[in-house]
Amino acid sequence: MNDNDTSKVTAPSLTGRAGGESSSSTDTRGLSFIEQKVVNDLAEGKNGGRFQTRFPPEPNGYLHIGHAKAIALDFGLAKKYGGKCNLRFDDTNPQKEDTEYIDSIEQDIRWLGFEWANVYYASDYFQQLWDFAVWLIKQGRAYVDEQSAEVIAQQKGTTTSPGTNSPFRDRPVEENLRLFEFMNSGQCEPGTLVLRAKIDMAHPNMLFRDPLIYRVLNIPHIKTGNRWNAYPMYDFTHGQSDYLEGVTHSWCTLEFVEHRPLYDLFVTWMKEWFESLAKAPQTPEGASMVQKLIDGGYVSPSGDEGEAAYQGPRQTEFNKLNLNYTLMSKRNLLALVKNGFVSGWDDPRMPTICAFRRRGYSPESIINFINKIGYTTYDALNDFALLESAVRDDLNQRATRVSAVVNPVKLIITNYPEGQVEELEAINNPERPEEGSHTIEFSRELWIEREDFQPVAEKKFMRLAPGKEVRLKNAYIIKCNEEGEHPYDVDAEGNVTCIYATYDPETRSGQPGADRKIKGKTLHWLSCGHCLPAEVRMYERLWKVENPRDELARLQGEGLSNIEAMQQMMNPDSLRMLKNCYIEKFVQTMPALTYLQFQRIGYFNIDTDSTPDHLVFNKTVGLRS
RNA sequence: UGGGAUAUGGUGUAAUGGUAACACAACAGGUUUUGGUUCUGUUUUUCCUGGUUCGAAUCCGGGUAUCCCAACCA
Repeated sequence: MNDNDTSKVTAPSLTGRAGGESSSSTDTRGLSFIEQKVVNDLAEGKNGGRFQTRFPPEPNGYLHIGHAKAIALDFGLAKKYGGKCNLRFDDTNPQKEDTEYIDSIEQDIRWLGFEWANVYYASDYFQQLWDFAVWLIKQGRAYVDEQSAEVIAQQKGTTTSPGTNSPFRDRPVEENLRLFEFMNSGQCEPGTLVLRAKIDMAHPNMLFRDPLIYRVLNIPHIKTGNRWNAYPMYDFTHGQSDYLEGVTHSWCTLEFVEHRPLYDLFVTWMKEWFESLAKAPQTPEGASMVQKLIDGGYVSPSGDEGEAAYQGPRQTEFNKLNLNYTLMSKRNLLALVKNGFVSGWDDPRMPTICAFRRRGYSPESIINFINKIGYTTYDALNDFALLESAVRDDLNQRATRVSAVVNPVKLIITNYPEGQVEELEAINNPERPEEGSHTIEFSRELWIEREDFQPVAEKKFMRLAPGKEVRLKNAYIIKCNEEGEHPYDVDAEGNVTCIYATYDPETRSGQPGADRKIKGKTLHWLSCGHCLPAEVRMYERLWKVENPRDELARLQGEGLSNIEAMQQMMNPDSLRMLKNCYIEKFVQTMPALTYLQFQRIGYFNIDTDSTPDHLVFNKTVGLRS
C-alpha cells in the first residue's frame, strides 16, 4: 500500500495540448488495443494520472516464452508510459510452490531487460484477506461448507443445468465464524471444510455458483511458514491484491475473461468493507490500514468513493502465446523434466526463458519477436519461423564469425610445403567492421565439411569435386585433382577419407589480383594442426506435430497416458551430439553464452558446461538457406 | 442443450464507416570471399448470408466454425 505518489504521470506525447478535449483526437492507430486503452486512460487523467501494473507469476515453475509476452506488456508499457510495474508472486497454493522458482523468475525477468519497482507476495495480504473473509461471514455473504469435494462438485450443476444450494448455506453467522477459525487451527482435516461465497447456484457463469474462497491445506508456506493452515483461493486473492497495491491496469490471458465479473465483485465488496472500516475502525490494525488507504487516495476520508482518485484495478485480457511445434503449459514442461525426456528446465529444447538463454537466443530477439506478434483477443497459433527470424536478425548484428567444421574430412594441399604455416586475417563481423579481425593459420593439411565434397558432382553442386575450383575463405583458391590424378581416398565401405587438391599461390585473400572469379563457392576450413576438438549439440524441434497441445489432448482422448502420448509426439532427432568437431583456437577462452556464428552453418552459443579443455557449443538456429 | 470470447493472404498483425496494408513464410532475380547479409520483384487476403449506407473488414440481423467455463490449481 505504499505505491502511491511516485508514479503519477501523464503520457509523454499527450501533454501540452491546448484545450481539454484531447482524448478524441489522440491518435492510437497501430497500437494494440491494450496500449490504446493506456494512452486513452492517461489522456483522460484516470486514477489521478497514476498508471500501475503488476506481473503476477506463481512460483511453481520456470518462466517460459509465454510469460515473456506478459512481461513485455506489464513491464514494457509501464516503462514506456512512465508508470510502475511490481513483481508479485502469486503464492496462494503452498502445495506447488518453491523458493527455487522465485530466484529463477527474478533472474529471468532481469535477463529480459526489466526491473520491478517492488517485489510483493500475495501472502503479504493473507491477514487482510482473512479479516475481509470474516467480515463477509458477518455480512451473511460467506459460509462454511462441510460437504465433500465430490458432493460440492455435483451440486454445482453443469454448464447447461443450474446447481443446487448446499444444506449448509444458511448456517448461523456465529457457527460460520467458529468453523472458519477451526479451518485455520491446524486441527481441521484438509478437505472437510471450505469457505464459500454466497452468490447464486443457478448463475450461468459457473464461477458464481458459490465459489470456494478458502480451503484447508495444513502445509507450511514458503513465506508464512506455519502461520496459516487455511489459504485463500486465486479468485479471492488476485483482485484484492491488485486493489491493495493500487494497480490500475491488471492484464492477464484470455482464459480469465469469465473471472472478470468475480474479480470486480470481490473488489467491490472489499471497497465496501474499507468504507465500513473507515466509518468505524474497530481495531488499531484496521485503523492503520484504513489510514494507509486514505493516504494512498484509494478511499476518501469520508468514505465517499466518488472523491477517491483511485478507481480500482481494471482487468483486461489478451491472447496468450501459442507457438507451433511447442508445448507451453508448465504442467507438461514439468512432466518433461521429471521423466527425464529433457536434461532439465534449461535444456535448450525447452521453451523456458532459461533454455532460450542457454540455446543462444538474445533477450532482444525474444522481445522483438513478442512485439511483432502483438496482443489481441484471437486465439492464435504463431509460427516458430517468426521467432527464428527475430533471432537471426539480432544475431546477424551481434555474433562473432568463426570457422568450425562439424563433420570433418581431411583435405591435403599437395603443392603446399610440408611444415609451412601462414597467418591469415579473418573478419570478426562483416556487419560491424569496427570489431576488427583475428588471426587464423593455414597449412598443408586441413579439415573441411564432408558435405562440401562430392566424388561425382550433382548438377547444382557448386562446391568441391574432382577437377573443380573453390575458394577457401580468407585463404586461397584451390583445385581438386582431376579424375585420374588421384583426387581422393576411400575406405573399405567407400567413404571418402581424404581429398587431394592444389592451391593457386597468386590468390591469397587480400593480395592484388587475388580476386579472380571462379564458379565454385567459398568454403570454410580449419588447419588440422591449429584447431581444437569440440562437441557441438545440434537441435531440432522437440515435437513432431505442429500443435502439440491439441495432439496431446487427442491422444489422451484415445486412452493414452500423458507419458505415452508425449513419447509418441516427440521428435527422435531433436538432439544430435556431434563429438568429433573442430573449431578455431580463437574461441577457446571466450565465456559461456558468447554469441557466435559458425560461418556457413548457423548461429551457435558456448554452452554453460563448456570449458577450455572440453569445448561445448549449442546450435541456436541455422542460417537461412 | 447454458454462458462467455473470437473470425482479415500459408502464419500473425494493421486499417477505429472512405484506395485492404505490414512482417514472417514461399517463389524469381541483382550484389556478395558465408547457398548468410543486403537490394529488387512476384504470388496469395476481409468465414457465409441478408440488411443499413453514396460508401462496410468495420455497424445491424441470421447462420457457420473455433476457443474458454462444471480444480479444495493459478
